[in-house]
Amino acid sequence: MPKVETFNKEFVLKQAIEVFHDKGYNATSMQDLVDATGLNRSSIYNSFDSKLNLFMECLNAYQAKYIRETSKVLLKANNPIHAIELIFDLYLKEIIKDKFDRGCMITNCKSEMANHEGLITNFLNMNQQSTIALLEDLVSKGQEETLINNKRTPSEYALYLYSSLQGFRMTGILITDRIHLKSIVNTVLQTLI
Amino acid sequence: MPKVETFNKEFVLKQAIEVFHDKGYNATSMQDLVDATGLNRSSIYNSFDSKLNLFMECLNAYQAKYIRETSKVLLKANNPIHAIELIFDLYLKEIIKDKFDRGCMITNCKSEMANHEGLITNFLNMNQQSTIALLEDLVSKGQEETLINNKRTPSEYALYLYSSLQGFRMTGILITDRIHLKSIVNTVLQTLI
DNA sequence: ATACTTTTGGAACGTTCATTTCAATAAGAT
DNA sequence: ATCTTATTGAAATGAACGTTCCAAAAGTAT
Repeated sequence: MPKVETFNKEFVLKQAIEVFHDKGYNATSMQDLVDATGLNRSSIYNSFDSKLNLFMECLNAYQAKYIRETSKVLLKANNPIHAIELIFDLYLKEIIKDKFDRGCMITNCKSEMANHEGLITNFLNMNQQSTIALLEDLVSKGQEETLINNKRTPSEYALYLYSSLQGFRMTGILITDRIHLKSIVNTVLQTLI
Repeated sequence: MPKVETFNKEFVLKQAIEVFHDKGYNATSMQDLVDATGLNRSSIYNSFDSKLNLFMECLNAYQAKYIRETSKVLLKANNPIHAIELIFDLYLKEIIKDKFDRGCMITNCKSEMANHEGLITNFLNMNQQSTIALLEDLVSKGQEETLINNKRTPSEYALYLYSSLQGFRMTGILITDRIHLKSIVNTVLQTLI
């Protein structure tokens, strides 16, 4: 059998995500990726075909990381409304943790490429759909337990929360102190109670 | 006296805004701007010094347009809460009108450049500050007239509305039908009432 | 007309872009 | 040891990038 892939794909993607997250797609050069991953130019093309395809793999890995962290967080929740709060808190922590104020890589990608790359648009639509579905499920359960009011349908509240999450991520680019961010979360949640 | 500037600066900026709004800063090439404005390369550099400076002028013109439209809209408002609704409606109309689903040029710029270009960061901070100030003023008046509840301070509600506006603009990139968008607006406003 | 100054057109600057090529090296399998 | 396939290094590809340069054209004043 031939020589086997030697580099750690997980690590390479992690490094590539760092630079894509920081600079976005267009401002990131192949040289940046060579430097960040430690891989040779040829190896990148061997393993990922193109810059766009590498970016897609980064997006998927980035999304997968959040899905994992969200699942973890949901297990800790006492009830549906608490679960929603913990999801916002997860993003709040990310905002505070991020020394470079890069915002959400997926939101940034949406703003940069949603209307120019079909593959990206598909990814973003799927991501949107699954996020809203998760939120709708939580709202639905919250209403059943009378923790969330019935002023709007689960579908309406889910869309509202999805929109609020994106706004939260955008706001967190320039406003990064816990007090203000937590105030936004509390006001969003106040709507449901 | 010498030959005077012949081209219509307002028109040139309008054309440049179209392409910057569509593609963002990095994906827009000087050639794109030459094509869009009809100006010669040299003339662009004569009049605007650099791509970044032209972009800054576009941002300012784009912002000025919204300030004008917002002022116009505020005159039509019956009361502060109605004013806030009309501001959201203004963006709602923009979303529906935009055939290319480009989102907000300023929000997109924030996502693309906030942490990389000092001049841009300054602009974005000023824009944020004035937007929040306007909203805070409206909330304050709304609470005085008992149209808006007192669960939170004007400052907190202003930040919440600012964050919601950004989320609304982001959501409007992939969701562009009036029903869903209006539902988001109504849910945001429900918080204040 | 002549002088003065800006705007043009268009080529050219040197750099960087994403991608390809290819020979050399490396390592698991037979 | 030999075969097979992957990784590597480094150079080369041609196109596109933002920016500069300069001679020619154009418009306002005297």
